[in-house]
Amino acid sequence: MPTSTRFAVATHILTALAVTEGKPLRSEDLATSVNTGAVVIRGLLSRLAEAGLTRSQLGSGGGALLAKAPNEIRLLDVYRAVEDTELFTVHRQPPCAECPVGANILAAINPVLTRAQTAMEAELGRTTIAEIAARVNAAAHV
Amino acid sequence: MPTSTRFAVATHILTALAVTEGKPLRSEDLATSVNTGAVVIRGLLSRLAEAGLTRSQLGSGGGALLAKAPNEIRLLDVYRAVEDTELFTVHRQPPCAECPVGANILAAINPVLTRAQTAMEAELGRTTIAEIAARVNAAAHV
DNA sequence: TTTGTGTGTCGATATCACTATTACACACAT
DNA sequence: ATGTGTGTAATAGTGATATCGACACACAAA
Repeated sequence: MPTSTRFAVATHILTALAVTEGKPLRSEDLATSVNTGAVVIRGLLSRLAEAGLTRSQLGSGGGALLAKAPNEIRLLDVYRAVEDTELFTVHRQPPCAECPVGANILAAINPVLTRAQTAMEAELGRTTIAEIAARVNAAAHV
Repeated sequence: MPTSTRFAVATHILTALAVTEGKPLRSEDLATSVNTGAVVIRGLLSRLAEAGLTRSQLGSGGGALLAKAPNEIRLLDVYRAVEDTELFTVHRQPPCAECPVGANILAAINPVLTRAQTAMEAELGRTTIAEIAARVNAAAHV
């Protein structure tokens, strides 16, 4: 049950904005760095802006900017901004309601799945874009 | 991204086998309870048998059986047996190797993703099929 | 005010993983 | 020997995602 590439790409975007410290980056520039189309970037920027993580400078010399300090953007915020499917998917078609197991299995496993997702999200909440940017800077500075 | 229902269905299968305590269940019976085709069940049973969680009784009156005690099967074992994609997918096409960010972003975020996945798996390791079966029994016993 | 630039969004196409279904050879129990 | 059930292959269908081209709108600069 994989996540989409949106989370990884969105983190890439925010990290790039953090590394270039306040200089607006065009969606086309970001697309080059990510190696994808500009439309993909714009779609993600739209979600990130809606979540209050980025803003856009229109007109010539414009581009995307961070709306918050890098150390105030947790990876969990990014995850929630761009990922919309549940981590665990259950039965596509509801199981047999007459069977003892089918009628109760979903209620029985849901608490466990919720706990597992919460544990994962808690871990994502411990890292910020600032830390990722620092790691990228250190690696690129060699 | 088409997320897989395999984990939920496999848990359903094992719970059903645990609830019926040693009586072989045919893949067709399990398919009815899950509300899917028998081939889907067989495919999952094949993976579960390979992981040492189930075994099959051939011939008339046969079917699937648990190969271990329900309290020795953790949900983590089920997850690993049937789910083969990574939890987090990164860039589909590798990012620009010339850009400072593109060249280092994957190495920078990988440790975080690994920690998040580990936290999720640790949570799945705390629950066994026996507990799920008990919860289903309690709900069905009303 | 005019011009240029970049965003934001729509629609169509391609791609991938997963599910569903049919079919059939093989193994075991009675 | 017969019937039953498993295991696997092949195929088709589905849903989410990614990719590409195009265009209206907003802002900045001259």
